[in-house]
Amino acid sequence: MVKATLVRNQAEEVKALQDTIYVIGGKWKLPIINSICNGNKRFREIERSIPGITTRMLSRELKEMEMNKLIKRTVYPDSPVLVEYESTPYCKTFGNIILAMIEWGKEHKKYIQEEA
Amino acid sequence: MVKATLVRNQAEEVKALQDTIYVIGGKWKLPIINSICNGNKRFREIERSIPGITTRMLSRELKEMEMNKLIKRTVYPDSPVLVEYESTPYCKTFGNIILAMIEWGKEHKKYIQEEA
DNA sequence: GTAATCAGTATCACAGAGTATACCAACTGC
DNA sequence: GCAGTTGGTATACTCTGTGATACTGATTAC
Repeated sequence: MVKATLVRNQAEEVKALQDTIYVIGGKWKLPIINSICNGNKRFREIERSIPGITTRMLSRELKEMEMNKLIKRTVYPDSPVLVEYESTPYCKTFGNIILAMIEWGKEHKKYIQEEA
Repeated sequence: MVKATLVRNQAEEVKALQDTIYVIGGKWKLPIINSICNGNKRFREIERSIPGITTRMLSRELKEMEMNKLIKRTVYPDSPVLVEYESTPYCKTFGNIILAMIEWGKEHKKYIQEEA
């Protein structure tokens, strides 16, 4: 009975976890968030700030992240059409997890290297 | 100059992040951690507890996670050879991140559905 | 007129993640 | 003897993520 209360919603929690991993997973999402939070707003600007990324990947990831409301895309339809990307306040709710993951990643590297 | 101190180690932090994502990424690692933390120890036991996983995937992921020291594999070479998997204390250092990701995942689902 | 920049899209190709299915040797139970 | 379990491995396949390259139409710069 104790166990029953401890393991409640297990399946649901795994799903939530997989959702989260899905949203920020892949090779480029975090670098993109990072770039935008660093002040880059324009497509080519972001592209240049992330070594190795292709326009195709950047385009796809930006779309997905916009759908997930991690970033906002604004078009200024003046003479030369201008597009700006920015991180949403919602994106920042992920900030603590990102920091925790950074710390864990650093420790993990040490840990694996030491004990190897 | 202020900026210089704010954006220090950016590349390194992105790498640490990607390391972390790599370690727990993919479709099955979190469900496996979850299953083991829930008390499942034997291979077939874990397999049965995760709907949809194949023996091949479980085998592969367990090996990788053992290499990354997230789990420990113990063989008891008695008459019928017995193998037990358990989460390491190190695995538990990831616990808070997992909890945070679960919460974020749940909130994210709500958020996306509401505003859609 | 030519080159360059902007914000992308289109097409093709490839490796790796994941799936499906069958199989193995050792042992237990009946 | 035969079926079933255990802890996996082997083989073959699909399918998604990622990469490489080229291209577009509008604009500006020289």
